[in-house]
Amino acid sequence: MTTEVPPSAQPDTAPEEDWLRLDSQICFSLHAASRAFTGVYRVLLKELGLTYPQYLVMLVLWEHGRTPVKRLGEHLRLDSGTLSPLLKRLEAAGLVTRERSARDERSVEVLLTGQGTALRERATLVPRRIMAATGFTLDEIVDLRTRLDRLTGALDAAALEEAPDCR
Amino acid sequence: MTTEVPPSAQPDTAPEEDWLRLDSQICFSLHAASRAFTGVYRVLLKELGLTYPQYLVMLVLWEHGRTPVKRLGEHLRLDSGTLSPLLKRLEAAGLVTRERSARDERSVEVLLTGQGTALRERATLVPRRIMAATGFTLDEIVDLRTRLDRLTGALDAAALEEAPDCR
DNA sequence: CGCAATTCAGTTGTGCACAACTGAATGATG
DNA sequence: CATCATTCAGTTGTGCACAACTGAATTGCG
Repeated sequence: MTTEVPPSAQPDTAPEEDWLRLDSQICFSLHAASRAFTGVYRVLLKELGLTYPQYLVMLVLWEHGRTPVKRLGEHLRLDSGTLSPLLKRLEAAGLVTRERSARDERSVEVLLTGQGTALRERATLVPRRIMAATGFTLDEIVDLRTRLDRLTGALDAAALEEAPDCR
Repeated sequence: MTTEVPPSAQPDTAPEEDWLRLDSQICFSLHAASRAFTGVYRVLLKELGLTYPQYLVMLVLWEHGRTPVKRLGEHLRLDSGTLSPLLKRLEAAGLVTRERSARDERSVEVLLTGQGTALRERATLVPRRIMAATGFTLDEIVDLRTRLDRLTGALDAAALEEAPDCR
């Protein structure tokens, strides 16, 4: 890779500099990994006519069926500002429809069309290809997922504490 | 390729379903972790007047000084379509200036202003806060970084192979 | 030398992320 | 019951990611 690992810790030498450099390693890596991942998905999903975030929405719908926009946002950590236009595009593509809930007219429920349901068949090929592209074993992926989830949990908790008072 | 990674968990229940679900776990986790990370950065960087990608550019400039746009893109895995407007905003903020290279007039070199250099002082506080927010030890972070870099490398390699012929 | 291919930064267009806001529906409280 | 706060989806505006393209500068090759 282009980025070099900084040679172990040197607690004595210029701590400020080391911090800034180490920091860059972490955020570079996460940023790059995330984009590399979506890049591979992009190629595979192109033939399904889906973007990566659209694919995430479809995964939720394939697993849970009719789902309110609110719950989609909870699953995917996205708000209506992101989901509303995305769902509009999925609707324009004929994959989903939207219905106002009868019980609560504030809520809009998203459900699959026949075409959207049918797309699932072709989508089952994607995960295997992704897995192959990573070169990771199943165990390694599960382990990485666990670490990432722990990271996300810690970051979310820290963000909440930071919100009211930033020291 | 065509690696046979057995889902193994429940051989009785529809393997297709398992693949789709496992897949969702992975991409959800990576997507969520990346966004949670940038979310924490966003809060800290707000007081510096920087976005997360702008901060990444500044890190490169603080470490290497005057840098051509081309090289910035190599460090950050970004192309001119992303960097050009971003740099324009950094220039408007008075943090950097751009100069056509004398030797090669195609190239534009980005360099820090006094204000941009001065910002580094305040930026040194960020990494420590991020580290604290993750709740991870230094070793855990280095380990995670290593895995992510390996993942990125494998994904990039797979993307290159996929490009000419998608099977 | 002269022309074609390459290498640059920049522009355009599409889509996502997110903050801030709007407006309607619902629920809570006095 | 009347008002006020909350909960929804949606809109607007800013910024990033990236594909596809433009146009100028450079390089390579005959």
